[in-house]
Amino acid sequence: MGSTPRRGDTRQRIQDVALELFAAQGYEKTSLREIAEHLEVTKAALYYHFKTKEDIVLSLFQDLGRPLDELIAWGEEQPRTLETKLELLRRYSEALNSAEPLMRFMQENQATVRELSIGQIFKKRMFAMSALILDPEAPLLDQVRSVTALFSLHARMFALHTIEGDPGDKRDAVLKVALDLLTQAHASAEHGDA
Amino acid sequence: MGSTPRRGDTRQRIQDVALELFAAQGYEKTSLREIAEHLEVTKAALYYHFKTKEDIVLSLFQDLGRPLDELIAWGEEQPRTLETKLELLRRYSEALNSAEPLMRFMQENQATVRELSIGQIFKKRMFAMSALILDPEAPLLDQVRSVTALFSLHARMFALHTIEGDPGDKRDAVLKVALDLLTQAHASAEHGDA
Amino acid sequence: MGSTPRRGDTRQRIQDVALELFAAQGYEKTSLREIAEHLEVTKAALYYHFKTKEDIVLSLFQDLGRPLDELIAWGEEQPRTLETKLELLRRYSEALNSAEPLMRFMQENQATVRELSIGQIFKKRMFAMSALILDPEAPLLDQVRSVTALFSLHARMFALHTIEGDPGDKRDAVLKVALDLLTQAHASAEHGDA
Amino acid sequence: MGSTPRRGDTRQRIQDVALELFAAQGYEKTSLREIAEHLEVTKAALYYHFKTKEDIVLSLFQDLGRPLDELIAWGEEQPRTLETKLELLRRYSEALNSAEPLMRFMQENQATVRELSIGQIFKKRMFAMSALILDPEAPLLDQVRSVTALFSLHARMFALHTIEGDPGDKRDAVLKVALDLLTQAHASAEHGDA
DNA sequence: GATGAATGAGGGTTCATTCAT
DNA sequence: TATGAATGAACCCTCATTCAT
Repeated sequence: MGSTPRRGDTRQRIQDVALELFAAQGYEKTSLREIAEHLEVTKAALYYHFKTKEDIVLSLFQDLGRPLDELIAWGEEQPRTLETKLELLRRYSEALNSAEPLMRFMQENQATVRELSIGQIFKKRMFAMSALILDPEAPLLDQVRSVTALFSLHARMFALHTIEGDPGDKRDAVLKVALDLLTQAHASAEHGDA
Repeated sequence: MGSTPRRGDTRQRIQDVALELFAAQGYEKTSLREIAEHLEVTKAALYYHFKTKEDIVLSLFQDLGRPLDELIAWGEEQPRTLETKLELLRRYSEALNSAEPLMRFMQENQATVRELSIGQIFKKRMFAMSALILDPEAPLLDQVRSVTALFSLHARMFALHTIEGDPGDKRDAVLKVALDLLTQAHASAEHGDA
Repeated sequence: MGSTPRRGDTRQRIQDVALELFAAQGYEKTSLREIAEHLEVTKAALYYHFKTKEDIVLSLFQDLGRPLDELIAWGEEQPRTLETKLELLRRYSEALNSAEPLMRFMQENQATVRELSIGQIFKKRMFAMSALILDPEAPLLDQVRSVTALFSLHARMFALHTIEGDPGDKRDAVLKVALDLLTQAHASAEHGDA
Repeated sequence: MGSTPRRGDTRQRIQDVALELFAAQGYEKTSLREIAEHLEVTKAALYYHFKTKEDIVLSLFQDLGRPLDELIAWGEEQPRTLETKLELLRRYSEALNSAEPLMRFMQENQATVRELSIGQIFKKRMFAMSALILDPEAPLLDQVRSVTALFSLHARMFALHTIEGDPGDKRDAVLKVALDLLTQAHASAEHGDA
């Protein structure tokens, strides 16, 4: 107990350290050697738990990204009303809380991730999310508003250091801005004014 | 002419190919060998023109990023009015047109770039831009609106594939959304309603 | 057995080959590729056993130089009499026998070694040896005699090819010359004649 | 004049800088780029004056080593008396004064120099010097004394930092030790005592 | 469940050298 | 007298991966 070697949880520990390092230094810059050293294990040990380096990322994505998948699944069963969309944003913001390190990693390593197998999966997920928010019939401006609403939620991960304030408050503010944007998109669409 | 060896423009050609490949595959995944092969020169030739791989990125940043620096310089001499800020957004959107490949590269390789010498420079630039748009006295919500306005302009580089439509139109729409956000930020601040 | 892959002794074998090549061709001229080829392993294998090229030298120095360190340690515990000093020379000469390839390497690559981390260590060791032999209060001439005594032992590695004769005999002769020098240094110092 | 580009003496300046750097860092560690930069010329300029890097060393050796060659030539015409040999040592010590940087370079880069074309030349010169000092018929011990006398003069370049004192005084002391050694070698030889 | 030892491929970088101008 | 531009070879080193134990 304490700092003695835990057994059985090595896989989990690898994921933790890997995500931490991937997020901090990037995927390419983080070598398996480094991960192994942080864990005080051998590189070869990693290969007992994961087939490849890419496999680690994949596992992270599957484990930590589940909430988002569930959110999408939920969204697809709801009626396409404004209220649903607003709720989607609320839940998305919520989901980002726990998935933030993963999402930050995906954001900051887009170029790399794109070449990995998860690249496609991630892209599909984002398309699915967009599709739930978006009305392809709506005026372009409103579509842009919707997409902006969605992605402004991501902004909190890299663009909000500029502003002082309690992180929780900032999160709430970002969400409010996003909700407003979406509401605007809907309102103007309904009244037909571009 | 044509594919015969041009003289004198090698440095430029290196920059072009490098940016293209960096943007397409990421910085780490792009080897100097690859760049050299695209140019039909030796790796060593690259080193005649640039001290290191990182130096290539730096040069790109300095050469292609100048319009943004000039914009910031301009902004710092203007009065801090709403109109100035709106004009900043307009010009920023304009500047992004030519700097887009570079900016896309910076966005998609954040984790890598952060470790490079330009990391700091880029960060400073973004802070400077933010500072021009932001009123640190304003309510949090309005500050968030302002930052979102700024960064939503970036969104066009990665988040707008979801939407169909003419790229020029989309750009205009994004700009309009950004201008609206900034105007809202200002309006509510003035009337004191958070 | 024979030329079949031995296991467990690779580290040792690397050291052997490395010292051999370093001594024969110099440190800089000896590439890791060359060492690896002599051992019929990959360059990368070397890096499993040693962190850097420099590290190989360091290990050689630590492993093979130990007798000299022990000699110094011994010397530092003895009374500073002439007899101690003479015994030091005798033991030093003895120690040089096994450490000769290493010492030759150090001698012949001084310029290089000086830039390496062992440079300092080596220098310190030589200073320590000198300090044991030397009496800083003695007349300059006697100090020079003492230092010459010490370093003349080294001369056998590079200056004695000129003379014909059995290596063992030459070694003994060199030692006798050194002992004489030191005795002179002491004698004249005691009688006060410079 | 002053620090403006001198013309005509570039060859000389290359030699100066090269020797300085070779002596300070070693032959292999000193690149032509570095030499060129110190001179504020291009690498290619060096090739106008010298055919290869090795050629620079060769020229240094020929230009700065002449006094030693002349000394040997002088020695070969003298009778093989003790007095001649003592005078040889005196003149050798003198000659070392101006040739010291070169000699230090040769000493500290033996491993490298041995592979260069001057390696042979240098070796021959040392053999020639030895031959003038040595009596191959003498007892081994006396031969060793003679060689030690000669090489102890070199010791001042690397082994005398240990001792405090005015460099000139140390030089004189070293010479005296060498002369003593040679005289001893002769005396004992004459009296037949080994 | 993990290690020790090794590999093959490739990385960025530096070097001495060349040659047209 | 020199330079600008380039080359080919080699360098040290790191990586993800494998496999027998």
